[in-house]
Amino acid sequence: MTTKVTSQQVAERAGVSQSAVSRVFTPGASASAKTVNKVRQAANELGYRPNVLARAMVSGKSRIIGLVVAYFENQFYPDALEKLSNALQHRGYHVLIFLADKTAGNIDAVVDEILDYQVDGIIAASVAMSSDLSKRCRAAGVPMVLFNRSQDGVAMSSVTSDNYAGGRKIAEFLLAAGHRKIGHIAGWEGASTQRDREAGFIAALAEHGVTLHARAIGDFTMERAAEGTRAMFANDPPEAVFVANDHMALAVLDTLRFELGLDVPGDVSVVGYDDVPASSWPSYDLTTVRQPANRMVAETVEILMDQIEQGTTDPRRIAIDGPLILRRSARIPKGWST
Amino acid sequence: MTTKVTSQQVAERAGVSQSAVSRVFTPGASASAKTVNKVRQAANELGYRPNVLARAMVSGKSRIIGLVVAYFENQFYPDALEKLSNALQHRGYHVLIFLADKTAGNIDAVVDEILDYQVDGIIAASVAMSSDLSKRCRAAGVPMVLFNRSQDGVAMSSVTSDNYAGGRKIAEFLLAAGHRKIGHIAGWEGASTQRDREAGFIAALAEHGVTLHARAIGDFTMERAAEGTRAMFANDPPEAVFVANDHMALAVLDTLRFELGLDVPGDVSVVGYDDVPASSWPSYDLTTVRQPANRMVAETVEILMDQIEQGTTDPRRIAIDGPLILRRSARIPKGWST
DNA sequence: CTGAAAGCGCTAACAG
DNA sequence: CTGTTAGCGCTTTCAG
Repeated sequence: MTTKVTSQQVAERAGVSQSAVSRVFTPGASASAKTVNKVRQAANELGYRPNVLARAMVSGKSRIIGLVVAYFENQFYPDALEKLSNALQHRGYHVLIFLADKTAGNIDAVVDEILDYQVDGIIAASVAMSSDLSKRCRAAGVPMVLFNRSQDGVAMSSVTSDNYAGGRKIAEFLLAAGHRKIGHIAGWEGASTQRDREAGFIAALAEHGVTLHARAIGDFTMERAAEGTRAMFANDPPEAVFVANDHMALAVLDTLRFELGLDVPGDVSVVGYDDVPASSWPSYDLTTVRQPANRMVAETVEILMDQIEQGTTDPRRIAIDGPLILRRSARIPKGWST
Repeated sequence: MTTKVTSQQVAERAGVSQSAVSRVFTPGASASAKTVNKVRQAANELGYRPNVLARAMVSGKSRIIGLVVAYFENQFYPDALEKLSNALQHRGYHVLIFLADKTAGNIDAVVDEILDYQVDGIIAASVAMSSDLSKRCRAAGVPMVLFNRSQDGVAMSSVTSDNYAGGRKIAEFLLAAGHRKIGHIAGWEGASTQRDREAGFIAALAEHGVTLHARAIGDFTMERAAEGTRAMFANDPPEAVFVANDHMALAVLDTLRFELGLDVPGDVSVVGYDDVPASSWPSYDLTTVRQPANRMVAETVEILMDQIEQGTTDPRRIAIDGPLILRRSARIPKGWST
């Protein structure tokens, strides 16, 4: 058992002071080439690596980012986590992960736990933030950015896709295809993504004098989305359905085809939102609005780094436009390029 | 900006010593009810919470578990991560996450970074461990357990499903259904799961005098699995295929149906391994061997906790039996219950 | 450039 | 039970 090697031990072996060792391992250091060599060699021989926790204590920077995430069954999130973690790792940060329930509730406790670890920043993905919480983080001096959620009336940075514009695109697409009896399967109504997508969708329909033919709530789960589909198609079914996200849309597609025996897009057009990997699988081939995860991640990380490293404090709200991806779950209007 | 509150500040407000405050917040403490009350109140008023990092420094216990995971596009892993994180959170530990490439390579660097955070333990999911690495962790006194991988010739704990037995089950099932021309689409051949599943599969076939009719390598990716499928069915196609995991099997199913125009299970039976959520979606309805994720997680956490808290040091290798889940992607032998 | 010294916030003996 | 005293391993003035 070699146990942990300290900078003191390296110092002794290299014949220098402990602070010399520290300098060699501190980025903005000043040490003569000779010292650097001696120290590096001794460190290698001993297998020394600086203790990040000790460094964090004195420097006040832990290089840990707390990530709160819920709704992991929706592939969009594992995907985002992977990208976020990579981007952060690339900048020398690491991710301490906290899984939360989709419904607020325990978020407060979770954020407290995160704060206990002296994280340098927090990314909250797919969870709602109370203004109280945002205040607490601000008080603790820990920047926080919301990923794929935004919050009205709270001075907090957020990065989302342009959900309102996305909703509009879908409405215009469905309208152009000639659909008039249009249904919507909503997600969890507490989510800003749900509200914005639906608002844009409804607004664009209204501009063409069309109102929603039917509506059901799927709460962002496959089960509830399937139930909603059954209810919606029990009588006077719509010719087209906008499902608030792909995860639910996959279940809607399956319910329509295998349970109700309908043809998609022959009998009904289905459009989702997110463009998760499964949406492009041949069995689904789902028309959807892509959330540009890479750019969302890049923006999120940049905002966070700005706040951590430059001390920027003004909240930024970014909404990135995402393209409509034309596939075969929805009738394609004449003249639209595939 | 209220900034961080220290135990010293709480002590002053409560009119006690700083160590009294520490005791109140330390589980195995000894403090009079009066002190506890005074301290708790002062702490609440100030919004004090112990600094986990400082505690870690002196106690030597960070209550952080490093989790290395690769291959996140396979739903089995996000799922496992969620369960692992919850189980650990439940025991007062938190997860620092590191994403790695499936192919070893950078694992070494990753483990070093993890060790820098003075983690109390490491869980390595779906990655191969060099014996050198295992040695390094042992030297650092950090227990490690392999999740869904095992490693020959290395004294390291591991938790997997019983992949050999699973492979056998699939062979017997296919044989009982009357198939004789049987193909296999392998995953990445460096993975123990691949080797064990295939070994069990081949062994059971052999007992019935059957040898593999065809074999392709899918490397655990959908793309390569699709390529392998095309090649395998180009001429003299098999009547049944065992795909080394569900993630690839989904792609195989899509390729068979939508590209090659074959009927499953009419023309060919397909069986996977894992039982990821998508396997039960009506579009796939994939027959597969379930990996009992909950039990695997429970065992993993228990082994780790034993090593951390009791100092247990002997490596344990657990292989948990998983059931064959009968669905409709494979012909069901007469007399088998659904 | 380099060593000595002073902590970061907290726990753990150690006397009372 | 409670306060005092040492540090955990490291970064950072501060004199040389």
